[in-house]
This record gives sequence, C-alpha cells and structure tokens, in this order.
Amino acid sequence: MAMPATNGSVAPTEVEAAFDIDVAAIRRSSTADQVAQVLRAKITEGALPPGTPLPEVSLADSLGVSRNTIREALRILAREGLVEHHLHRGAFVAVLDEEDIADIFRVRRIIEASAAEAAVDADPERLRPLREAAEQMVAAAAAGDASGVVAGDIEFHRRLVSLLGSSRLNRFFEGMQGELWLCLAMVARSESESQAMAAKHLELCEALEHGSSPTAARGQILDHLVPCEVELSEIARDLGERRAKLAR
Amino acid sequence: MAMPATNGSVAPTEVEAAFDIDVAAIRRSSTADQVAQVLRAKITEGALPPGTPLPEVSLADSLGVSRNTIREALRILAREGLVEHHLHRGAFVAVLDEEDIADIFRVRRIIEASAAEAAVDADPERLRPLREAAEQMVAAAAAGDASGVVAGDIEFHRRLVSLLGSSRLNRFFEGMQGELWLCLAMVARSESESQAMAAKHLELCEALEHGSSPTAARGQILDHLVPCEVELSEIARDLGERRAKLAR
DNA sequence: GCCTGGTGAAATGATGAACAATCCGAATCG
DNA sequence: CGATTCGGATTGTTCATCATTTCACCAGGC
Repeated sequence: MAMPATNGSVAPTEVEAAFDIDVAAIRRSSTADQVAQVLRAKITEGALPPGTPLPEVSLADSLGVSRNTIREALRILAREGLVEHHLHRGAFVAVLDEEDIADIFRVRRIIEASAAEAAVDADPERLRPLREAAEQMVAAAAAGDASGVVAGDIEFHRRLVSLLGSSRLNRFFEGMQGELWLCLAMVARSESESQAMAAKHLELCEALEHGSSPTAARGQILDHLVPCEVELSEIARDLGERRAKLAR
Repeated sequence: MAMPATNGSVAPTEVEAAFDIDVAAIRRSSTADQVAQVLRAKITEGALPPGTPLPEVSLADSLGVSRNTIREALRILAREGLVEHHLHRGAFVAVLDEEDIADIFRVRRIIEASAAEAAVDADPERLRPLREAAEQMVAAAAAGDASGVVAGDIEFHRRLVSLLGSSRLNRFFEGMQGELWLCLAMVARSESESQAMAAKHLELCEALEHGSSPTAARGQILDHLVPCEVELSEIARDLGERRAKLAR
C-alpha cells in the first residue's frame, strides 16, 4: 500500500533500492502539513498553552496562508488530538484533564507491557536504539538540558513500542505522546529529578537487555509507568485548577 | 431559533436528556462529515472497490456539494485509513496488502489479548453486550444474512476491546476495523461457514464468562484470531493478484 | 523496436472573496 | 435584577480563479 509508485510489474531493481528512501523524502509536504507542523511545534513547546483559541483568520493572516489551508491544518491537528474542534466555535489547543491522562496511561500500560515482552526475546542489536536514547537522556541531564531529557524520554518509549513492529501502533502511540507533550511543556523539573529520571531509564534498559522472563519485563515497565502517571496527573489537575480560577 | 429548540444556554434538564442522543447527532453533522459518512458507507459495502480513484470534481458534482467540502471529507477518510491521499494525484480507496493485514493483526493480538484478560475478572454484567453480539451473529447466520454476521463479528470485537475502558483505544480499534472492512466487503462466505463462525464466537464468549485464568483467556483469543488472519491474508493476496492482472 | 524527450490536457493545490448560519457578549427592557 | 433581544465576530460553505503537478500521448534518436 505505501510502496513507492514505481513500475507495477517488473521486479524491484538495484536502481530502485538505492533511491527507495529518497523518493519518500522528495514528496514535499503540502502547505497545510507545513502549517500543521509549525502549530504543532508552537503547542508542544508551550508557546500556545492549552485552551488557547486558534482563530482561523488571524492564523491565516499571521502565517501568510489562506483560511482554507489553515482549516486543513487544524483538521490535521484535531485528528492528532492536539486541538479540539467545536462546531461553529472554532479550534482550541486541547486541554488534558485527569481522565485523559488516566486514559492515555491505560493504553500505555497495555502497549508498553507487550513491547517489554517483545524486548526480552529480541535480537540484542534491536535494543541498541533504546540504550542510545537512554544515554542521550543521561547526557542531557548532566548538561542541565531539561527539554533534552524530556525528548529522550519520549524517544525511548517510542523506540520501545517500535519493537512490536507495527506501523499503525507506532503512529497511534506517537499521537498519544503528542498529547502528553501538552502537559510536559508545562512542567519544570529540577536538575536532580532529571538525572534521577535518566538513570531510571538506563536502569530499565539494562534490565531489558539482560532480560529474565517476559512477566518480569512486564512488571518492570508497569512499575516504571506508575510514578510518571501520578506526576502528569497532578500537573493536569493543577493546570485545570489554574484555568478555572483564571476563568472566574 | 426556528426549528427544534436546541436551547443554547439553559442547564441540561430532563428535557435535554430525552433528546440527548439526537442533539449529539445533529450537532456532529457538518456537511463534510455527512459526505464522509456517505463515502464510508459506499466503501465498506463494496460499492467502491479498493483502488478506485475518487476525483474531487465528479464527487462534488454527483453529491451536490462544493469541491472544498469534498476535500475535507476525503481528508477525514484519509485519516481513518479508508482512502489514500497522494500529493497532486488525488484520493483512492485504500488498498490493503498482506503486510497491512499482518500489521493490523499484530495490533489486534496485543489489544484483544489484554481485553480478554480484563474480561475474566470483570463484572459478569459487563460481558452481556458481548454475548448479545454473539447471539446476534447466530441469528443472522441462521437467517442467511451474511453481512449481518460480519457486522456482528465487528461489533463483538469492538465490545471486547471496550472492556479495557479507554476511549482512545476504542477509536483506534474502530479505525482499524474500518480498514478491515475493505477486505470483508469482498468476501462471500457460505452459509455453513457463517454458522461456524457465529458458533465460534458464542463459544468464545462462554469461555470468557466462565473465565478460568488470564493466560487461558489470552490463549483463546489468540487462537481465535489465527484463522481470521490467514483468511483475510488470502483475500488480500487474491485481490492484489486480480488487480495486478487487471492493470496489465 | 525501445527508450528518451517534449507537449498538452486534466486533476489537484492553493488563494481570495462572498454569503449564510451560528455563537457570544452587551445593551435593552420589563 | 433577570430575561430578552440585538449586533459584532467567527465559523461553515460555496464559488471562481490561478499555479503546479501528473499523466498520457506523440515525436524523435539510438
């Protein structure tokens, strides 16, 4: 289905194989996708806090594109869960309440536990990206780069899920992580907390490498997710209270 | 306010509760969504075989809406995976190859196995929708209603996944089932096969009700999914070969 | 004969303007 | 003081238009 639309009948030649990666990259994204990417960055980096209205005309004006293009971009982000779309009321940066956090972690427990199982009897070579992400977290924490630690955290779990080998699951999981970023952009962690979190991931990585049993791996991932959920849940509650107070 | 007084400001009263379903249905209907729903039905019922091009102008003309609205509807369906969008080439009804089937079942195994675990220690009352879907399959099979059996099958697994209690997972799973429908619309099962499939689901349902252990439930679901995958994989291969021959 | 290269039609990508429908807030009235 | 009504602002939808890209067809050279 997603194969490059090369010839239909002839077997793939070496010429095709050489350009196989590039053909996908050459496909320039449409302007709507570019706009969506810009807005996505603005949202995830915290420039547009949750709940911010996104008027079509002002966005079109400031970004220099047509209103229809903005509408398409907002539809894209709405499908990703980063913006909420209310009929005849417009688009707003999505707000995650505690129920959303709980919902996301219900999914994460299911998916990542299975991924941990897949990790124990996987080729050790396939676990190298995991270790690299964890080491990147440690380096970022040592350099005091808090956002780098968060990025490494996201990347670590993304690569863990990718061990399951399903492109649909990867897309789904990445979309959920995009939602989580709505909260992550708001949290300022201390340096010691960042280092502790990085160390935890490295430790988890080693546990998976010298994998004992599938059930043990499941348990370790589940234990790892618990503190993360309570922290984000608190953040979501605080944001909600602050918003309610501000609205009053 | 002209027609049905869908009040805008008053707090939800018992009056609203009575119309609760209708207001939700009415509010959710922008024309783009309606168009998407029409096309979705056409695709899943097999009127538009996989690979069919979907030109914007002719669709806009035949459905009596603007081209922009068609574009939005096509984007919606593209996000759902029912149509593929190629830049500057347009939209086509999605084509599922064997890799897609394998990918979908990789996900189904993970999700539904967890759902089966959740089923064993769930309130028996929550399993009633499952049984109802299975019984609906049996009734449809007895009446020779093949599409009814398929619908019951979809519904059975949808309700099984909903036991996990995650709205995001529900949406994700429903989207995948929409993709599977692309193949299901093509298969014509014999009456005896339909009856066997219905019986299998009822049997599976009972096994979950008198649930023994979580691992046993996992195993039963996984065993149940195997024949389904091989069947759909064969269908996908046949469709692919037929399409290749037709293109030549 | 097959491949390379140009040409033109057709479809999409994107813009701008316009109108109707709707929501929100503020002024108005009892 | 509360409910109603009115007007501005925003969205939903359509139309017309132009630029880009793709594809199919045809000509020419090896």
